[in-house]
Amino acid sequence: MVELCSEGHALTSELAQVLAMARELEAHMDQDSAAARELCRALASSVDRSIRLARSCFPPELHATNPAAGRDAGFKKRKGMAKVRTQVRVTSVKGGGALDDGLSWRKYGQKDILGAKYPRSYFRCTHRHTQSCNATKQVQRTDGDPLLFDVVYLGEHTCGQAAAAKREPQLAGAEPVQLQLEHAGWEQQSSLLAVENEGIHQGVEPMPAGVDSYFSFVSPANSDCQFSSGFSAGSAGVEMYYDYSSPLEDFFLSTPEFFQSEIQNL
DNA sequence: GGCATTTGACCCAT
DNA sequence: ATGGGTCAAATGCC
Repeated sequence: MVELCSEGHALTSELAQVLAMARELEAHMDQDSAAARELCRALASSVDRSIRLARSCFPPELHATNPAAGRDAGFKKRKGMAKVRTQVRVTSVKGGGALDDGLSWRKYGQKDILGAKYPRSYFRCTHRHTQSCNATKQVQRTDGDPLLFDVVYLGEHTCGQAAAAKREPQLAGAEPVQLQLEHAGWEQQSSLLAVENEGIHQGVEPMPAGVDSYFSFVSPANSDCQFSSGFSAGSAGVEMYYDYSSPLEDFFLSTPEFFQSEIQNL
């Protein structure tokens, strides 16, 4: 019997869901095109999650058949490269302005990315030199929706503003005014994305019907927590993926009963 | 003048 | 050789 990591359970669930939706889609063929379209969308979303889960389940070396996989997963090693990588997908409800996450960043580069419609911008902490803060972030518009941004935080804030940001009820990268969770009529300001003063805050809440039934959590970008998983609020909205090196056990064990059964049933 | 942004060049991993 | 990440000079803004 092969032991699956929790992402493995989620992955098998995703694939089972894909199968179920495919069968349902087949049944809808030539009957209800609107329902079929909706199922196609759900299928695409589920496949996308499955791919991400598969990547998080297997160590980078197992991706060797795909040279790009290591880079995609943020494991590309470079001299001085930060270890902690946090990816956040955010919606700019202000319509494309610079994403303000409460921390001060200085842009140091912009690059056209192969196959991407929009260039990627590179930011580093303003206090890089004065306080030796090595935190960086990369911001890129998603191809599909110009109001959606993929933000990748690399490294930890060691400057003074990190502590200040920690005291604020917001996640680095998820400034409440500008960010919004949105999915099928469910809109919620990102109060869900709260960070407690100390340690990890797990934003584990049941989601409304129709929203992906994953657990959600938030971790401060500069915390020492080490786990790996993700949460998705649909194809639009906020997705967060944390790539860390240690097991999920602590997180899983402290997950409320509702979600434990939910996850185990996956 | 000081600081931030832009952008071409360079470095490094693959 | 190529693509992605960073550097640093030039430029702009306050």
